[in-house]
Amino acid sequence: MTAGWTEDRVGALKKLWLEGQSASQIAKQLGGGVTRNAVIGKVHRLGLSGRATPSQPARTSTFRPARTRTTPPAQPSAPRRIEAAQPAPRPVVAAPSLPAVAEMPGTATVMTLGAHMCKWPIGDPSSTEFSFCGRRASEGVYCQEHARVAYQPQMKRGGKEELARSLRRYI
DNA sequence: CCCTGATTCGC
DNA sequence: GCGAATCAGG
Repeated sequence: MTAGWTEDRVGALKKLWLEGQSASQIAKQLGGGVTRNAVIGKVHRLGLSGRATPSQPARTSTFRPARTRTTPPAQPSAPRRIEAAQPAPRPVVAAPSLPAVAEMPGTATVMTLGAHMCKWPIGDPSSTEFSFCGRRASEGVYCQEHARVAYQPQMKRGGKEELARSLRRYI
C-alpha cells in the first residue's frame, strides 16, 4: 500500500508544482517513496505542464514533436551524443574591488575550495576576508547562478553604472 | 557530473 | 491510472 494519489496528496502536488517547485523537490517533500518520475507523470496526467518560473532551466526549449520512441532498447553501444570541446570562457569581469560583504555563499577559502566548487570571488582578493562562492560548480568553474553573470556574451549597453549595479547582487 | 521536464510504454 | 525507463536539453 503505497502512494495512491489521494486528493490530499494531489492537492499538495498541485500547490507545490504551481509554486514553482521542481519535480524532484516535490517528490522529496511528499515522501512516501514517490519519485520525481511519479510526480512528473502525475503532473502531466492531471493536465498540468509547463509552469511559469520552473527552476534553474529556461524551459527545455526546442519544441519536441513527440518523439515516437525510435531506437529500440536492444543493443546498447550506440553513439548517442557527441559533445564538443569547451571553449574555456573567461569572466567578463575580474574580481571587482568592492568591500568584502559576507553572503550566504562565500564561505570557501582558497584552502577549502574544492575542485568542483564555484570559484566566483567574494570580496576583495587582497583582503583576508576574501573567499569564494563554493557552491557546486556546474558551468565551467562557476555555479549556475554565477555562471550566468560571468559568461555573459554581451553586455547590454548601459556602461559601468549598469555593470556595477548588476554585479553588486552577486558580490 | 549535476540538474530539469517530456514522453513512451509495460504494468 | 501509475511510474520506471528513457530521452532531450541546460
